[in-house]
Amino acid sequence: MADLINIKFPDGKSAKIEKGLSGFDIAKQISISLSKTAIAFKVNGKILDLSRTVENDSEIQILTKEDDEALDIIRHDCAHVMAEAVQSLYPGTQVTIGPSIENGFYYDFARKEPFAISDLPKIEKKMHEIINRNEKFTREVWSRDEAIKFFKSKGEEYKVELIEDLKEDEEITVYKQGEWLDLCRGPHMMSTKQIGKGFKLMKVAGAYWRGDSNNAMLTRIYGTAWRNEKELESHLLQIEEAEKRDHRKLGKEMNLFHFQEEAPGAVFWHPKGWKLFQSLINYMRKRQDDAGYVETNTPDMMDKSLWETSGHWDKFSEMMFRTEAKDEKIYAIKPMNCPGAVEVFKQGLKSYRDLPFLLSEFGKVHRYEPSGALHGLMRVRAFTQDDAHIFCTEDQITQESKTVCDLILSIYKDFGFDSVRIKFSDRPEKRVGDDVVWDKAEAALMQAMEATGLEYTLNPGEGAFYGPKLEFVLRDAIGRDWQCGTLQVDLNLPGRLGATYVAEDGQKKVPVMLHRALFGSLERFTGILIEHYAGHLPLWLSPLQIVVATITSESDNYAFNVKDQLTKSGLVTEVDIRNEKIGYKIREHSNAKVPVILAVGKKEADEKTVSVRRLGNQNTKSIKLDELIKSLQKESLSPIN
RNA sequence: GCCGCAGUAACUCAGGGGUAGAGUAAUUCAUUGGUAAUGAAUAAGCCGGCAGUUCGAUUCUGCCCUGUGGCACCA
Repeated sequence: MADLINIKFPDGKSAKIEKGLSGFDIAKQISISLSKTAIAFKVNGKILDLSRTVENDSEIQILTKEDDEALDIIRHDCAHVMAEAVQSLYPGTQVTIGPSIENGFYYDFARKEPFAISDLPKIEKKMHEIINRNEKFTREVWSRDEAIKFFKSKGEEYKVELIEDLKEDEEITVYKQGEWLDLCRGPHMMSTKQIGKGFKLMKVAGAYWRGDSNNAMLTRIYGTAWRNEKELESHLLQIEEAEKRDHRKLGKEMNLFHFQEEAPGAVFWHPKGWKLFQSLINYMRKRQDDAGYVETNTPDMMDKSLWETSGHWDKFSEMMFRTEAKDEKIYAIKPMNCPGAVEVFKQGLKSYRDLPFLLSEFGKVHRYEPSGALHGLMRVRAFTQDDAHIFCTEDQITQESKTVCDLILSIYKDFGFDSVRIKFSDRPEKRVGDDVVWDKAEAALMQAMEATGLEYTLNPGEGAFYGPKLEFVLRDAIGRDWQCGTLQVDLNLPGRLGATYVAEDGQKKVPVMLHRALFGSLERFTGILIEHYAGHLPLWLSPLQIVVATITSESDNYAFNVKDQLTKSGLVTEVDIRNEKIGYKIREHSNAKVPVILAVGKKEADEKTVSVRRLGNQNTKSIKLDELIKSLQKESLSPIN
């Protein structure tokens, strides 16, 4: 009689089973249908292959494709199958690593000739073949020497390096699928067949070995993989949806901005785009004024020596633009506003009674970002920050930080960003200042976080070199995350630049500086808003709010009359009296994302009405002009009114 | 910065060793129409830049610039 062990299922039920049964056996005991859909199982929280056996009392959960954790396994299996496909099609290619990632997987290969997009269909076809062969994934435990010898013989230098770097006591496992095998921790499904057809290879890209730019560049193939073809389809559709929102595309269609060769990474704002930009600044200015900030403006160019004192030259001079004039001084174009802010603070003797001192600046900064990083409005070399520096005492850090958190969340809400995550980044390895001071700063900031009651995640070692920081990540309408705001506790700069205040005891003390930006980069935030709203800006942000389009030229006078009244009421309005059909005008202004289109013809002129058509809405409504003005005026109020 | 891809009319893109083509936009004419494209005609280009190969380069090769997908970076 075999030994029995106790197993417990997630639903609380338990059972006695034979010791040494595999996950698959257990699934089969529960039901045949479960054994058919099972792809892995969890033993005491650890995910294992179904072929693994259970030897002790355990908590067991059978995973099927429906479980999110299973999706990772499907993707990882896909990566293996792709690697086999690639090696069979392109002999001599080395495999390195191939994990599952969000929405899919990738595998990095080392090959003299990088892969091209045109190679992907061929690889995909091969993958289908391998999947249809229904190869069993089998797990084997190898000795370190055996593994090294094997991969060396195959010429897999990268794998050898991986094995050599494994800890002494770590079990070395390989997974086989037919003839092909890979060094892998697992787990995997029972067979390649279970992957099904819900995958697609997406793109090729370069990637550094082990993510280090000093290492060799490998070629990476990305794929996406899902439970079935239907899920794959819907994912592809979602990508298409995101592409439609691309701010670079919409920016052109809406005539907001452009870029050109002569100014890489710098925006040419068109009148409509600039109006939107200004609306954001006006909004932020009001919010900050209300919150007790005073606005300043500091020079765009300052002598290099100031940047040496601040420490920026040392760390970032490579990324700073510089210029010189006749006097042979070297001027740096500011990459940050903080030194300027400190200089303003330093004017006049400050007392502890002046603290906290809230100094804001819409400063335009320039940074020589690496060429490969540039991306539309999202990553540019010249951008405007809604910057502010709060000079305060150490005791005020918590309160001031909390106030900033409250302000930022209230501001994001006004744009429909209700879901905001916060990342707390503490001391990095390379830093300035005593640990005692760091303890204090981190504790104060942490206390502020706790006081807000907001959710946050720890981001260890990611703080600025001068202090810990918070990063505010908002989620847009289609679920993408964008890091925007930041709050940094700076225990370094004020001292370096000689800022002081007179404390209660009459002694001069160095203030703490909180460095914060809420939108972050106005350029970037504009881009995010365009994508978030898919170009359908709310009325208060829309640079052009209304177009009055005539049905026939008979109504031109009435159209101008309507426009005048709308303009007088503070609504930004244009008239379209072109010799075109109304359908044509509607189409054009809809494409340009004009929020309100008013069609006027003989009927409207006679009745003193307009026919209203809202963007994204097929319905039209005929209403009295007065009435419309009242409702649009109300709607176009910015949240600060 | 690194790897790949791309740059052709104002825009979106096709083409390809013998100096260019479509749709949209623009202009002109006709048309005055009821909610996502009225019709016709006209004009429009140093085929990103510089070199090389060639009788001849927009096409092939190299370098550079810019964009783009990733990687790395992001005070």
